Amino acid sequence: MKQKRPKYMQIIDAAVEVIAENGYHQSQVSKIAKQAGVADGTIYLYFKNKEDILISLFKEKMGQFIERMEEDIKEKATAKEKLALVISKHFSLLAGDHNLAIVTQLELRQSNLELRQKINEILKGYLNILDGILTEGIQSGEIKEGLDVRLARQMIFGTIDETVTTWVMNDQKYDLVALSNSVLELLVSGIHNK
Amino acid sequence: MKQKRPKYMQIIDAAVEVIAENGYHQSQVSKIAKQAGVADGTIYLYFKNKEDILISLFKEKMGQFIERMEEDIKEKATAKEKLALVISKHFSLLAGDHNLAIVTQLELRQSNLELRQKINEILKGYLNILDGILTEGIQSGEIKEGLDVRLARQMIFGTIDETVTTWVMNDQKYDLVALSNSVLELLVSGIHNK
Amino acid sequence: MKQKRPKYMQIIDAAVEVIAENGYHQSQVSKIAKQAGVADGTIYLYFKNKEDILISLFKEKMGQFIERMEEDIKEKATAKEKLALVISKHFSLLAGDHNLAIVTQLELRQSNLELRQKINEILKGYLNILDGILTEGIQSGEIKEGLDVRLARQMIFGTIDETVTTWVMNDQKYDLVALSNSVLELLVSGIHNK
Amino acid sequence: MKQKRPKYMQIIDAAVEVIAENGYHQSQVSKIAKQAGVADGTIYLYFKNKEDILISLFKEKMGQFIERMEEDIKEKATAKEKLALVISKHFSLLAGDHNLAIVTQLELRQSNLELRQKINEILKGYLNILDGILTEGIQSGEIKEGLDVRLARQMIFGTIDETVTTWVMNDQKYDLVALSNSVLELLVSGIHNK
DNA sequence: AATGAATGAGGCTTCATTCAT
DNA sequence: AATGAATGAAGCCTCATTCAT
Repeated sequence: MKQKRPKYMQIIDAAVEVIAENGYHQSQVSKIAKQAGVADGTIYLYFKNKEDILISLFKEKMGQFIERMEEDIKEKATAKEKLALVISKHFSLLAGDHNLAIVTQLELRQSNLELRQKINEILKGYLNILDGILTEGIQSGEIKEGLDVRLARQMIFGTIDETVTTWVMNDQKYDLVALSNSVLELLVSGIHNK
Repeated sequence: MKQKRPKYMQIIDAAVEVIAENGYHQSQVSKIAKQAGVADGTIYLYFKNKEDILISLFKEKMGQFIERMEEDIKEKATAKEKLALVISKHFSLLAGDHNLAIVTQLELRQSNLELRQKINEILKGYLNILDGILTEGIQSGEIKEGLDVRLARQMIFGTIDETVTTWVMNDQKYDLVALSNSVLELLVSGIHNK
Repeated sequence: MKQKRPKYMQIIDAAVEVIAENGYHQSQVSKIAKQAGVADGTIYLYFKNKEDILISLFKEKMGQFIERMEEDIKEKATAKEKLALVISKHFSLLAGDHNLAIVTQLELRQSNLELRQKINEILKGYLNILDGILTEGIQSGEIKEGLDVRLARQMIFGTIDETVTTWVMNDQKYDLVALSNSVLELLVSGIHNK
Repeated sequence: MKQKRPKYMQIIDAAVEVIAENGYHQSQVSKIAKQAGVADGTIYLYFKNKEDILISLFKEKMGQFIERMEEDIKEKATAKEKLALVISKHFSLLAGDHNLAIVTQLELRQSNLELRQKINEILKGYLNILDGILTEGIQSGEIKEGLDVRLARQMIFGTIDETVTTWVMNDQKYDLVALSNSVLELLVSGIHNK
């Protein structure tokens, strides 16, 4: 189906490029259309409105990532291994696509609340994965029993997200993926000695 | 001095209220002026432009909070106690002012990059406090020696921020301050058993 | 080409009419758009901004006039005949379009310096024509040898311009074209007896 | 009376300076007040409104000039001598006060029609002087009998004005007063040879 | 006479979306 | 399916003037 509608991805890719280059508020539909090599009106044959481009962008890029993640972690045995995979995959995805990193960490956050809630909806899959890892870990005794899963999930996601955002704001000038293990250890063992 | 410029705080307070109620993009200067009980033009006797209202808002509300925090943690002995204070103060501040919580966690993030960078500048004071706590803790042996301070700071801030944001997005319907200890324990000891 | 962009001239003609009727400072873009029968935004498909309408207006109306003048005077033999043509054509143009006369003599002069300098740029073609007539006239012996061409050009232009402005300010109630010969004689022979 | 109201001239002089330096549209009342060393409100104790400052400015600076001119030309015998005096005095006035030259030739013309008509009212004294010179000259036989006095006056004034304006627009970089004689000869004898 | 804080009306321009071709 | 010309709503900011002190 996507092969039959090549312009769909063409427009999404154009949007990523245009937004990364010009910023959220300077990324008019006409600019995206031009970058995609189609007429302004053509956009509306593939997307309901401008917001729909942005949601679809996030769904295509992150949604697929999350789906694959669900599969990949099944192959890991312990919660720590699974968490390690999540972190390194997350970092790798964004370190491998600088434009996407700028768009997801900086630009898309300038959108209105409504759009951000739809983005959160997509992210729920990610958060569910984290919840699953934590719940399983508790059952297996690998993770503290009394742990507030929601809170722990917020710590994990908040830490990953903040780490990536700081990296993007520092112009991505250090190796993000190389931080995976340190982040993992922090989340697993905390900052305390012993 | 602020007593001699009552309109300054009057306008800032009006801005918090209007933005919390109407959302960032629906908070026109005229609406803020009306809420503050002044003429539109009066706004510009106290602020350079609309953006300046927002920066000043953040500076007044968070800047003062950060300054006071710097004093308060001096009275605490261990890194853990200091961190406990930061977390509970942070949660208390926003739990105590629902409108301010909405504005800082949701609405102000829709601003453009330029404004957000200025906000980050103000937040630097906060991050420096965290860095100070961590560095001292390492020296005293309370915190792991090899710890990447920047990464740990990102974990702490990211966790706190994500916790508050989730709370706001859930309509602040549970007790945020009550979570302080759990969050502290997570950060200090991580999620692992033992 | 102009037939394929009918709205361009449509908007310029509307601008002349609106400015003549309402005055420079009361000629909002929305008023011009309404008069032209287009939407406000359509203006900006054809003009960079409001100032661009005014410059284009002058360029279209006077620029074409100047170009045609360059051709027309070639057919005249003497400097006096050429000057006669310039004066009568100039008077005829403005006497034939009362609105244009108001706009060029009164309203457009209220514009800022920047715009007026751009208008002067267009007028340079006119001044060059006058310089050419004078220089040729000197070479042929028809005009005084020691003449300061720049000064003479300023006299000619200043006289024509002042004559038209006075006529417009007097509500165009006498026959401007009929004055052509008198003006010519004044410029050619001065006010002195013999 | 003016000695008893020193602030009146103080404000007018401030206006000339501010307008010459900042341009007509950037010369706010508050800027003029600041330059004059008075409060904004004080302006309105001496002038009805902003327009009144500008008219008074012109009246004080040019009005006095015209009155003195009326006296001075009485001492000259011929029309040509009188005209010579008018030209050289006019040029001298503006060459001697660069700021005033900028204000009268460039900036004040950006004002609205209403103000410009009031300025013209003041200039009527000037034009009457020219008319008087011409009429007397005709009676004495010095000037052509059939001359259209109004037209001749427009030529004289238009030429003088255009000469000064061009000089100001060229940054006053040549000697304006030195042109007096050439301008006089042009007006008296025209451009024709013999 | 002097101050200066406060007022509030007013307009250019952008850009997501439509629809006739 | 594709085009792109046309639409029109919406808001920040300036600055001449006032008036309580």
